Amino acid sequence: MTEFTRSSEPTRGQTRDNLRQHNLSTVLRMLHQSGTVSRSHLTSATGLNRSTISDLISELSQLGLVTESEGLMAGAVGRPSLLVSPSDDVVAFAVNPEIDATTVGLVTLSGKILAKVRYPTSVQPAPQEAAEIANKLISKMRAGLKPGTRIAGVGAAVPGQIRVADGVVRLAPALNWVEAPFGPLLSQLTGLEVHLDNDASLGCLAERSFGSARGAVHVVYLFAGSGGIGGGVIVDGKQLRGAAGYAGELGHIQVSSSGIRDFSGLPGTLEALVRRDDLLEVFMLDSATDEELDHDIMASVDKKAIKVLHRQIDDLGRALGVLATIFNPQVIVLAGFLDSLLRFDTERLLTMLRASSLNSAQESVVVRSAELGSKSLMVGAAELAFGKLLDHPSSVDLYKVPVSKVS
Amino acid sequence: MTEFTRSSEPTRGQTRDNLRQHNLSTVLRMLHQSGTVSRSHLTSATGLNRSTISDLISELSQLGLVTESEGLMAGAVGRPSLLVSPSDDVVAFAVNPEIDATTVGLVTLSGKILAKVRYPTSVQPAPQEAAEIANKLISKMRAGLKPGTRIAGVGAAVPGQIRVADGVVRLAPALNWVEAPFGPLLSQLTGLEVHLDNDASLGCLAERSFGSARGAVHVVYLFAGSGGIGGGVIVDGKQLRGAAGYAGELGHIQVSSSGIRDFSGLPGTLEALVRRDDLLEVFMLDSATDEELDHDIMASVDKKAIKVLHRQIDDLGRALGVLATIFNPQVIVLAGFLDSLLRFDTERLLTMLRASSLNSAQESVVVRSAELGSKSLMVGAAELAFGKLLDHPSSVDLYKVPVSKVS
DNA sequence: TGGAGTTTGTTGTCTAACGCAACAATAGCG
DNA sequence: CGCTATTGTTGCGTTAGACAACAAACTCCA
Repeated sequence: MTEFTRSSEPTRGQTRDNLRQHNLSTVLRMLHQSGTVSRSHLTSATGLNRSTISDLISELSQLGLVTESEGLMAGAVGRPSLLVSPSDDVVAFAVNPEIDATTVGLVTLSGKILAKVRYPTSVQPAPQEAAEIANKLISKMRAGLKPGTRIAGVGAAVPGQIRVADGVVRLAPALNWVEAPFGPLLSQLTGLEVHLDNDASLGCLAERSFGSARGAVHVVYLFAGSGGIGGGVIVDGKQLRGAAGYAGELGHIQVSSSGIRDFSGLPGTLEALVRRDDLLEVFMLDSATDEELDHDIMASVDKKAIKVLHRQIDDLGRALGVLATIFNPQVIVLAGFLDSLLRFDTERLLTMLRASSLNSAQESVVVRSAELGSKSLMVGAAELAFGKLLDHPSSVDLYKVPVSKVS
Repeated sequence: MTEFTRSSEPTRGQTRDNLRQHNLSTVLRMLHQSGTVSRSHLTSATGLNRSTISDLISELSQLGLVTESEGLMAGAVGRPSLLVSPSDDVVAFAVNPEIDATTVGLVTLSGKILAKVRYPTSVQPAPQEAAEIANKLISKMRAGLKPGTRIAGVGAAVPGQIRVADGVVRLAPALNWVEAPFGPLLSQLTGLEVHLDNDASLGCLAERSFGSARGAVHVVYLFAGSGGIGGGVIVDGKQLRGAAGYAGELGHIQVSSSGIRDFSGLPGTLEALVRRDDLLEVFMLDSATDEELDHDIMASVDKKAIKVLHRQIDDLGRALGVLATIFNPQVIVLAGFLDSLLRFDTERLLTMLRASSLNSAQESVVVRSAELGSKSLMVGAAELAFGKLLDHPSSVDLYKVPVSKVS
């Protein structure tokens, strides 16, 4: 009988170092997600002693990850608590190769997007090209960073199936990439650590940390764009990744016996039935931005259009029902034009959801629009890059921008 | 905007007490799952220091949870390592109310089933009746326990949707229970702590700990009996529970546009399409044990029977494809007559699975028969009862069987 | 405006828990 | 029987979090 290899560190014992790392990580994560927080709030939220929090923060401060300020809190009784903020001098790069452009962003530890550049390409870029474009954009941004700024790494959101362990893109139909070692390529060019993940998974992460699923620990996320439908799931606060990191491909679940195939060749899947192209066709558009399409959907009066919309809403509702039954999430977040479908006829979608899921699983679930929009991928990818730092604040060496030689 | 309540303890800081508990728990879990293990193996598996392991074991030993023996290890060089075993004097009761009987088992911390009694009922028992039957059986077994034996509690495997938090059975179609507080009822009668969960979830837990998915951290489990199809999922080594504990109802996922409804009224679901009754009908059986049905399936030659089998295998394969895509598990375990379907035509099932899932998600997955059979529910329910003890070995007070007054 | 009450930051001390190193115990091997 | 290898034991050192006492800084109220 095969022995199963256990992912990551399974049932290891914990040492005191781990304890310290865990607490540093907990504090840093809170700051990362909430922005500025008072020390007293940290003590009550973590359950740790005041003096311990003090110690942890002074260590994080020495590491240059947080800064303290004597903030002006509202008039509460007692000595005012010091405010702690994540440092703005710690940044990560976010990369998003797409069918018609490659985008690079610069994001701070506090979640601010300092810069975002979109580099259009006439055709789908090959992996090597995309890496070179990304590196060029990153280099430019690096040149503009002030000395002393530290770089946590690069996170890339790729529309396809990613082997997370080594950053290989197994299959990205929209980009026409197969077995492309995009992570290693980009890492070699930039000299930075590069992490890859599926774009929708990262969108999910972003919505959980900073968007409409903020603070939730059981999240199902669906994103639809021109490249099909992607998904992300948060279980117990952590990303669902599965054995090799391919889990959460929610666009490819079969919801019908229909023979229509999706971009990956599977029949009757959500992605095969709820297609952006069908909507474009019915609105007689050649191409459209998400905003334009959303406008047309919300303004639909044409019977034919409404029929298509209703069919898509029904199929989407069935899929949501399945997902609600499987995951029993607190919130389902819809992004891309799926959000337009939700807002076009919320009642219809919810009715369908209720009809295709168990009563108990559906009673607590909330269906919501994504909040972050186009920021989502940048934030999510940066989240990926920050991951290691957030997990092990004191044992990560960040690249530090040197003082420039020419002044 | 609603704030989401975070399940259990979310991002709390860890104290030294937690550290100790974690390490005690890690060691005890290893012993619980592997039976007898040498001390040297524990040190290498946990990564902790020899002296620390020594300390941990002496504490567990003082708590009466483990025993040490100078075992006879094979002729290895060096001083032979002491063997550590989970105590046989720590037990839990397992309860399983079913449509035609209520079963109670007595299980040791080491996973041995000391006793198992099935109490048949002519009709579906009401919650109160079932609790009384279970209590009666438990009382008898308690009377036979030798003084000093400690009881971790009661775990119950119920075929339905359970609100884990308070032990209420929300809906159990097979038993015709609705909103039945079975947990509290049984707890009051026995005076012991009672934990409830869905039967299939517990079967999954059992297979992971002691069966064909032993050691795996990403598991999908499907169980089919006369009451329909249930499922369980292990994600990252932990049970998938979702926001309220209803997650993992894999029998109720829609895989077809068919209008046939399942026991919960949902159309086109796995449970609606892969029905035990259809098989009984085709084999012209009124009722049958799993073994009899299995025998008939494996010996099928009748064209009509084979057609039904093929259809069911195809539907099952499609569902497995969806689940493989969603969870990217290491192993899928099939129990009940689903296992018969697997063995009847493995190739057909795997072909269907491959056709309905993404390449990358399917490449590492293994489909296996369940190993534990009828033991599975007893072991799984006991696992549930032991959970608290395994998580916090030193801070759980067990009920201790007193010295009997009459000798 | 100043004292009471309240909350928070700081500091020194205590303690629990793990690592380490030295030594003893026990096996195989020649 | 001595050599080597591995393991259990023991005492000591270190570290990180808890605790308590005190100082600091604010609100509130007279």
